[in-house]
Amino acid sequence: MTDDIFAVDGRVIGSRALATRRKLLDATAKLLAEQGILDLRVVDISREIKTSPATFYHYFNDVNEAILELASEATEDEKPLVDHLKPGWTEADGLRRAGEFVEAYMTFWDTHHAVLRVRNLKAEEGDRHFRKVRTEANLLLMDALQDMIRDGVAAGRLPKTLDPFTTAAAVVAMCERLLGYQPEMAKRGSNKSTIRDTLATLIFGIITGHV
Amino acid sequence: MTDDIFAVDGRVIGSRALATRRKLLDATAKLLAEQGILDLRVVDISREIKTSPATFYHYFNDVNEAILELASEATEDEKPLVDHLKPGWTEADGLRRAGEFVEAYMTFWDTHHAVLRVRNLKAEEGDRHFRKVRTEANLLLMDALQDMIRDGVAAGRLPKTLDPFTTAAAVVAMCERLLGYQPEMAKRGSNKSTIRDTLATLIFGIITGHV
DNA sequence: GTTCGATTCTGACTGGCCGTCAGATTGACC
DNA sequence: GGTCAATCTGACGGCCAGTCAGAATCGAAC
Repeated sequence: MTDDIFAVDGRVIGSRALATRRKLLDATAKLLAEQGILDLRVVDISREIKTSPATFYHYFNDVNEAILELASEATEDEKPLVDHLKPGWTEADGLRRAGEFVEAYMTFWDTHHAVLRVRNLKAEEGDRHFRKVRTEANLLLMDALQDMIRDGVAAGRLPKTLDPFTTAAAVVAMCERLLGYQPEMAKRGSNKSTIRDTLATLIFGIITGHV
Repeated sequence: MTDDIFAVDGRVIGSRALATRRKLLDATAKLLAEQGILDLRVVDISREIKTSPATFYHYFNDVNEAILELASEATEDEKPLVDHLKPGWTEADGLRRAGEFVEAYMTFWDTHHAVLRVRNLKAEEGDRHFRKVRTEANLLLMDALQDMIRDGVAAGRLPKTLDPFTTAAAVVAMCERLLGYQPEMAKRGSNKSTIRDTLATLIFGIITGHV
């Protein structure tokens, strides 16, 4: 296995080029967050780091390729979240643990939401590469959640009609999408800590069957 | 209140123009579903109905405006869904009712998912108009859900730490996003009816507090 | 410190889409 | 079949995507 990074012509690149590539990725992330995917132009990304569009195309075939890379990086940041999802949540400590998970998830989301939005859009529009990245990221959490849910079903705390895999997906779905509503919910009195506590209560209930 | 429809120059349009506008909207929806927002070109929309781009710009200032209109139309189709969300779900019939709601929601989603995806993206990227349309659509369901949840909290079936508004939002979030995962979940054995049943069980539990 | 090959970067170009406008076409009504 | 308002479009300037040949830079070797 190699960690080498390649230019579009297939060559391994050196440290100067690596720095340029990194700056391009950072600029892409920055402009994506500021302007959104629909107004993201390669010219702007290049200008942002005072280079020419040709340089961008030296490292990426198109903007999607750069965003795909950013999405992979986001997946790395998502990995530590599974530490919060080990079986054994009890009625006594489960709610606190759920809260810790949600807190961590919210931080992750805040850091990467602009990229994750595009990842999800492209995945849902059928792009193979973005689907792969998203599925891999989601399975990280879903596998852990599934185990916990299976425990709950086996112990009779959860109804047998709950499919563990689908339920795990529903939990991830709820986290992802609810955070997307945040800005609008704020206008109606639902602040960050309300969202955190409610999400935690729901996840605790869904996973353990306790209320 | 007027239902008149205007061209971009502000004039009310007649029946011929109305038909052209309708064809443009339909072509926009079709291409959006086929190619996704990022590859959607006004030239293609015009070609689709064998007219020129100038005609498109006669009715819409840009593609967003057409999609915004499609999103409003989707909201109309969402209204009947609230009929499924009247308080009074019992332990005996609640699961069936939840299933009927989910079934109806899935049909709605199937019809409009391409437009809803873009609506959500633009809303999350901060576009004022798309936010408005999305908030209005979501509040339809959320107001109804909120009432049911409040009942559950008041009756002591649901924990007091559950904020009714946020919980309602979480339910909508779960529905929306989970359906977006459908194609990928299918590969892992979670078919449409599994998704429906699991979602119904979850919603029934969250709303009524019954298991 | 000079040379030279490899690496990295970019100016300049083609082609395509956006959005506009002046004017052509259409059709409803007389 | 003439008139006029409503509707449609050809053609254009401007901007961005993506390419390529070659310029600039680096660093290893002497």
